[in-house]
Amino acid sequence: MKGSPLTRQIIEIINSIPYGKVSTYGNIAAAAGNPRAARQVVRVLHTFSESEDLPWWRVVNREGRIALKRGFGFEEQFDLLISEGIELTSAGCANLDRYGWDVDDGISGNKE
DNA sequence: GCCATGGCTAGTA
DNA sequence: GCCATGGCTAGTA
Repeated sequence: MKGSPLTRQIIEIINSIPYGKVSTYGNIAAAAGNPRAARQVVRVLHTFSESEDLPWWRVVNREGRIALKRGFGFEEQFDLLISEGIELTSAGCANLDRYGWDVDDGISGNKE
């Protein structure tokens, strides 16, 4: 295990995204204590996805869309999300009102 | 120097 | 479509 406190915080949050849900770079960053650290989330995904067994595919951009490019992971992420029952548009966009998850949801029950 | 962002603008339809 | 942003890993010595 490696990384600064913020890095480990981000790892912990990503690991707590439930099956069948997605979270966004910005939300994870904010939950980790720095709303502007979205890019750190990107970095963590790059660096620790494998070693920390992160559910990297459950992280999407602010619009609920897969950020990866076609031919560079997009298809894999698409399939993984579909396999968890998440509906996606052909562009790889999920409805955040329905599938979005924030850390708070895990603490104080569900929204909706 | 890197990064899978996010937010805001210009410029077209 | 541009550019300001934030924090730091990987890999070598």
